Amino acid sequence: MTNEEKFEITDSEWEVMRVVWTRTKATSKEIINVLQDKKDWKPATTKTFIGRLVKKGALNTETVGNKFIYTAAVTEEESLKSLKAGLFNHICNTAVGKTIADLIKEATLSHDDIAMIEEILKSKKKDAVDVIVCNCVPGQCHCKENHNMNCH
Amino acid sequence: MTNEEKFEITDSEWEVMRVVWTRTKATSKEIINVLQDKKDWKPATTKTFIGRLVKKGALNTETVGNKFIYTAAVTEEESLKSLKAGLFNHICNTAVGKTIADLIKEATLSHDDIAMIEEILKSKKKDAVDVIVCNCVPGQCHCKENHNMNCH
DNA sequence: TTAAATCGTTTACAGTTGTAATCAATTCAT
DNA sequence: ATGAATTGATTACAACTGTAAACGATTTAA
Repeated sequence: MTNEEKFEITDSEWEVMRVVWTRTKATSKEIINVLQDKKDWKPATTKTFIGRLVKKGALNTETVGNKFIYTAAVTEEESLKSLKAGLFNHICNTAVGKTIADLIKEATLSHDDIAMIEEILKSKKKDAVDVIVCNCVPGQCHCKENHNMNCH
Repeated sequence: MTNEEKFEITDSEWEVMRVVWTRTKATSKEIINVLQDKKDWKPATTKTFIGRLVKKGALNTETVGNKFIYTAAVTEEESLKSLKAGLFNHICNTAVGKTIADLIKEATLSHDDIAMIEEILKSKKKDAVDVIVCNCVPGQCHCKENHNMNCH
């Protein structure tokens, strides 16, 4: 039924998911080993996060003997979407462009990256708008401040 | 001095900060009014967040009579930095370009936005690198998978 | 001047998150 | 076959978050 249960993945849980996404299939021992190195977590700590991810449906389990093989029930792309939303939920629609620009300014990019982004930008011109409509409530951004209906 | 006390601002606290950033100065009543509309918060709820922000040093207070006028002790730009980091902390360095591209794909942008981003991109070419070095631990991205030292 | 309203502070409380020890069942090694 | 190791499950617990009522001081209105 593909029921769209929405669950959030916490920062720590992301660490676990990244291991599973990378390997496609992983045992708890593999996950524990990676994160023992990276995060200095005791095995029990990693086990807790694995357990929580299984409970919330982010990881599937295949039983093999007495142990499990874990696979991801959500894709990385899908999960990234929430992360990205987290960023833009806090700013005015009209500030999205500038925020992306800032992101680029602060990023280390390869020539290929830049070429790719330029490509995307070019294709974006087709559906670009003239004025972006502010989505904020009055009092939380300057757009709705007084009689001036234009943003910034 | 200027001791760089680092504190995190939660989602709910952001709602309060946005009001203060917008008005520069705000009374609790103003903040409460805005958020009563937007978030359906009881005045007591907003008061809690104001109190926590003052305690953690994100808001300054000026006493005027028996009440306070609140001003921001951190800029929006500064706070945005944490938000942005939150996004990129979860992905491989080598995937930053693609993630920015995805952000652009999904965003609604104006012609001006696109022009601005193009400008930034152009200036980025100067310090663009040929290959981005992966910063992940082995097991959390494909870069470090086997003998192949190149990413993706 | 006294009752009502307002404002900041204190207290409350459940749910989430980070961190981990312990336990019970099973499997592996001797 | 029996002791050791491993694995998933249960329990623990403090800090952080979201949500809010209650309280005490003070100011304003009647």
